[in-house]
Amino acid sequence: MAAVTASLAALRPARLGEAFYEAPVIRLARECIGKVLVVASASGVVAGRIVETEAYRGPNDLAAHTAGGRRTQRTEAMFGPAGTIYMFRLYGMHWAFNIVAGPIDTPHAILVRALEPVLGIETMVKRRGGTRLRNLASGPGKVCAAMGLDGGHYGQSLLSGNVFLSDGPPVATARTERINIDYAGAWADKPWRFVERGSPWLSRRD
DNA sequence: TGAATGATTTACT
DNA sequence: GTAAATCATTCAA
Repeated sequence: MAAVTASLAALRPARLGEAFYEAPVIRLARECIGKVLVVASASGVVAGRIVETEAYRGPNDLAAHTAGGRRTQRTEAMFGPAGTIYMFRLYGMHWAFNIVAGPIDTPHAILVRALEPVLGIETMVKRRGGTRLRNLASGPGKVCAAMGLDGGHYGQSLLSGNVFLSDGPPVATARTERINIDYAGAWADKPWRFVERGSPWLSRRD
């Protein structure tokens, strides 16, 4: 762990604070594009620029796990304060990483769907079992596998601890409909997916 | 108590 | 392009 601390000191990352996460969820989803997600663990520090996000705005949004205000053991973290981490399992085999937005008891969250690798790329490749860089973190399940994020991070805060966002230069963004939420009917038409314009690191090409 | 189902990835044709 | 892997959560009964 001493090595991890040394790496973090060398990186000198500026952790984004409470104010950043207090923006409304749709705006926050856009502002997360270009920010750097940093994860420190016993196996080192890894970091990646966020290039793709989706906003989920329960309880009205039928695509959200908190649709209808559904509050269960699984969704509890989404009701926490802005900056809380919400992890959930996809298809019984992958993890997804989400940033909780909105005040306490407002179940909004942002799904991080793709990253541009920045730091600790060797570690990420090893965790992914080897793959082309383009496929390293180009999807929500791949992001978690590469960054070492799993259920152990559920409910943690980005305001303290080993997972946080760091600022980055502004980038040009674009917005599209969200992916794979056909079950949500009309809500699937909402343009609540944000990407860095022209990025080669997305889960889908433009 | 049981059946249906994903905010996906990968391999294969 | 299609299909399999794989399981906690959810809801109905």
